[in-house]
Order: sequence, then C-alpha cells, then structure tokens
Amino acid sequence: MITKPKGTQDILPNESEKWQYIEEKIRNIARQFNLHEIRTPTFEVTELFTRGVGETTDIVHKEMYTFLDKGERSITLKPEGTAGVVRAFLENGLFNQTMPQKLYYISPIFRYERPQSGRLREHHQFGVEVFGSASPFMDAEVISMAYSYLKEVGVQAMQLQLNSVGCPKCRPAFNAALKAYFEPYKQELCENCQIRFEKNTLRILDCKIESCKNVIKNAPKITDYLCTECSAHFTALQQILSANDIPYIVNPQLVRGLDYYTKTVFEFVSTAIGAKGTVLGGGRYDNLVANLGGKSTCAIGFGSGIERLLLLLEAQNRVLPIQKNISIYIAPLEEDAKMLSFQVAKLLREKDFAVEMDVMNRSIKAQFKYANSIKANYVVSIGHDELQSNTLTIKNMQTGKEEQVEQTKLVQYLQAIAKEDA
RNA sequence: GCGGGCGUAGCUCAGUUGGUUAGAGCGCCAGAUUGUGGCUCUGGAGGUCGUGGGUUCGAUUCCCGUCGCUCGCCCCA
Repeated sequence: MITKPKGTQDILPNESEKWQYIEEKIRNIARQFNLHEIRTPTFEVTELFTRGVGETTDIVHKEMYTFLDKGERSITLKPEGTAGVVRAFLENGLFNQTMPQKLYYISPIFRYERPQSGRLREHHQFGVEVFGSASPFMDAEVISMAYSYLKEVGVQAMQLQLNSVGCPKCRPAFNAALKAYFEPYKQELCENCQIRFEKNTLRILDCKIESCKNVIKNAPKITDYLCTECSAHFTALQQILSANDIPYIVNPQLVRGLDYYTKTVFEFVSTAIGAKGTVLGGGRYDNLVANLGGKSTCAIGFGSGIERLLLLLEAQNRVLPIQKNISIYIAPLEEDAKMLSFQVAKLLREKDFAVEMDVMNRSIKAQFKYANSIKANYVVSIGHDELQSNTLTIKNMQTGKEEQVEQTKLVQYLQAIAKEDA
C-alpha cells in the first residue's frame, strides 16, 4: 500500500469541519481589521529564502524542501510565509498603493524536520503581513489581531511574550556586549552554542540546555542596549498594550528563528502544552523589503500554525461549535418512486435545502437507519400511497411525527419549518 | 542529525509461557412477519498478525535487519 509521505496529514471530513470553523474566524478577524487576502505560490525560487530568511538560520540551512526542476532552476517549497508575500508585494508594485497595505493568508508551509506532536513536515499557517507603518500603534494593532483571533477560537491560558531585538543601529553594540560576556564562558557552552557564538551570538539566548541557561541568566539584556528610537518604540508599544488590557510579559530572552526581525518580536505561548507551546509568533521586519531589493518599507506580521492551534484546543477540551444546517433525506419506498424522488431532491436543492436520497437500493428500514445516521432532520418518503394521492409523507426525525403534504405544497411546508427553526 | 516506545480487522486494543480453524468492543452490511430510524438481540463480510531473513518439526509469538508510526532533544508554528 502506498502511504502518505512522512510528516504529512490527511484532513478527513470530521476534521475539516474544524478547519472551516477556524477559517471562518480568520475571515471575520480580517473583516474587523480590514485585512485583505493574498495567495502566493506554494513554491518559490530558492534564493528568495536564502536572502530573505537568512542563510545561517536552521530553517534555511537544514530544513528546506529544495529541488531542481526540469529547467535546472532551484526551487523551494515555502518554509515560512513572509518572504513570498514580500516578493509579491514588490513584484506587483503594491508599494505604490496607499499605505498601509494589510494582508493575510492561509497557506501550507513545508519544513524537512523530524515530525512529532505539533510538528509536521507540511503544516498550515494563518499569517498577517502589514506594510508601510512605523508606528507602535501598528505593532499594537497586529498584536491585537493575534490576541482576538486566539481568544475568538477559544484558546485559554495563553501568554503574550514580548521583546525588542533592536535595529541595525543598536544591535552591533549589543552583539559586542554579548560576545564580551560569553567569551570567558565559551568552554561551558554546549557545542551548538559555541557555533552560535561565532555565527549568531544572539541565538544563544534561546538555548534550552540547562548549563547554557545558567550562563545566559546574567547575560546583558538587549533592552539595555536599544538606541533611543528602538527604546521609545518599545516603551510606546507597551503603553498601548497596557492601556488596552492586552496582558503581556517582557521576555528579554525571546529571540525568533528568522533573521529578518527588527524591534518588536512577540510570541503567544500556551502554558497548557509544554515545549511546543508557541501557537503564534511574529514581529517587525523593517529591513526585509529593502533587503529583497525594494525601497525601504517598514513591515510587521505574524504566523500561526493551525494544526498546533487545533491540538491546543483539543488539549483544552474545547469542543468547536460546528453547526449543521437542516437536512432532508428522500426515501423512495418502491422502485417506481425513484424518479419522483430524484425530482423532489432536485427541486429542494434549488430552494437551498441540503438533500440526500437513496442511491444504495436500501430497504425501507435501512433507509431510515441511514437517515438517522446522517442526522437528517426530516425524511420525505414516497411510496405507492403517495404516488396515487399526489402527496408526500414527511417525518420529523426528532419528534417522530409524520405528516401528509400535497406534493405542490412541499416547498412551502419545508420553508415554513426552516423559518420556525431559525 | 541524535535518543526512547510501538507496529494484530476500517478504528481502539486483547492474545498466543512457540502448536493446528487469530479474538473483543466500536463501525459497516443483513435479519428479528407485512411502508419507517435512534435501544436491544441474532447473523455476516473484513486480517499474507508491518516487511525480509534466522532459530525450530512448527513462529503472529523468540533473535537480527529493514520500513513505518509515535514521543522527546535540536529548531520551530
């Protein structure tokens, strides 16, 4: 038997209903915040990510699905959402439109990793990217979107962690301070961190290994090294959040895995599921647009894994309110009732009812059993009696009551019922 | 890339201290008198016991390899 590739998932009907529910919430958030959907290709030219995300990041250097196509072009399945959106922003001249440009997407994301709970090789992200505003109010708006999204779908006990990673103006000083600090402890750091020390000192702060944590504890804090501009921005953001009842904690160790971030970075972490607790992460990336060849444009965004969100909701025993519309099952009781059954089904569908009729040649009993199993609200049965008298028998499956209705008045009858139910 | 656990029906799992026709529950299909569901009862379909090799008179059971799944580390959503 052929099985699905490692780290992928089939989303079966039962599950896809939950996805639709989440997507509905996303579209509603988009409406409230005036976000517009953008859809970019599932694969891009590899260079977009090496230049955009950063060559030294794990995502780029060991987790990308990269291959040569038949024209010898290096192609990569998108390992994150931002780079593609920025590329589209540039390629389609969106920078010439009025600012801000507020975009969102729901997209598959591919990373070659060892799968485990909450981590797949293909997962899906709801992401937001907003271009053109340098205001801390923009940061606050994006965080507020994330906050209400998670709240709306019913996530509990989440914590917003906030930090600023500065900008090219202040980061060199901080980097130097970090290097100076870690230098004497170099031998005590884990193998990985020793490499980080040379290549990307900042990343050491994110190490989860105990021995490193001990050293990190007293490391200089970025917040002490921010330039006036970055510092003012960070303070302003915190004031806005506080004034609007969006709880947060500042985590000076918070470092994100992608190199393009500047100033604000944030994560929503759930305390309910330990290590894989990050449900949503993002930040400001004021230099990415310029780095990819555009004119200098501020931007901020976030990505949120849908599988992980569903997992979290599951862990919190949250049952999603999936509503079912009124459905009608048509039961032809004899062979010669089938044609009329089909016509009735067609008519009702045209009137927007959800209708199903027997196509399995089931016995009468089995038809009712089936109608019950698909949770049909009404069964319309058609047999010899009905054919003779031009009526239909409608059974309410909840009350068990039956009624005879003239064929010409069926639609009216059902519409009246539907109205009552609503 | 590194480490742990597990692979028996569509699903959840039991089982065989190695022995002939491999089990349960759920689900599916059919029946319990005549045109009616949800409960109950009866019957049925469905398994090369992940896969390759070894030990053995005999392996689904023991051993080794392999593949797959799963959980954790790294990293991330």
